[in-house]
Amino acid sequence: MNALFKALSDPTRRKILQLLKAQELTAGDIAGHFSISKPSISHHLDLLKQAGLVSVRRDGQYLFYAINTSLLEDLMQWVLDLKNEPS
Amino acid sequence: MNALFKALSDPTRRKILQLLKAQELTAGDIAGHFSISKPSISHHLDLLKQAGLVSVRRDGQYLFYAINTSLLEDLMQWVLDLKNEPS
DNA sequence: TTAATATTTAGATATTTACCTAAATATATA
DNA sequence: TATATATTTAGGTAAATATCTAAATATTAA
Repeated sequence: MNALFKALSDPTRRKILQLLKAQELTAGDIAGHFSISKPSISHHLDLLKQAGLVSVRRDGQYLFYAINTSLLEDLMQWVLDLKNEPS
Repeated sequence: MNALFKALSDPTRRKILQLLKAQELTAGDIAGHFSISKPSISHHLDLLKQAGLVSVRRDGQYLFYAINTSLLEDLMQWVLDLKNEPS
């Protein structure tokens, strides 16, 4: 749970997730949406991956990143519990 | 939204919110649940307050902290939106 | 009004985080 | 195989964060 919250605590990483909401993207595509270096984006992607929020698959030279929403269920549950509304 | 995620990114602050879920507590009561100094807890409480996640009221020498769950609605909405399930 | 209690603010330090450039790795193509 | 493209890894720096102790503030009670 800590890795999840840490991953979501950075605005760049949250924006990456928003981008991946629509479709999977290559690391380069993702980097193209930001004004920071590719290695920095790569680092953010790694943190998202470690947190379980994204998955990766290689297709040739490209690495495609996709959002993994299953952990968001846990987050929803955490929030509901805090609101004293366990589902 | 950033202050909210930043506030939730620390395990101590998340635990404070869990404590406040049941009832409001004084700063000292809260500090009693942790092995870190009172000034550190005070700092965490300040961040939670700035994020809008807790409110404070003074009663004599005591400062009572209470959870404010209204922002958790925004968080829920953010998660639902990321899951492509806008309510 | 002096002393005690509750808590925060200030200032310093150690750790973590975000970022950069340069180098390395993996794959594709000429 | 040699070169180009896509991406990560490594190494370093600057800024942000978490923590501490000491001092300040607010309130209560003797």
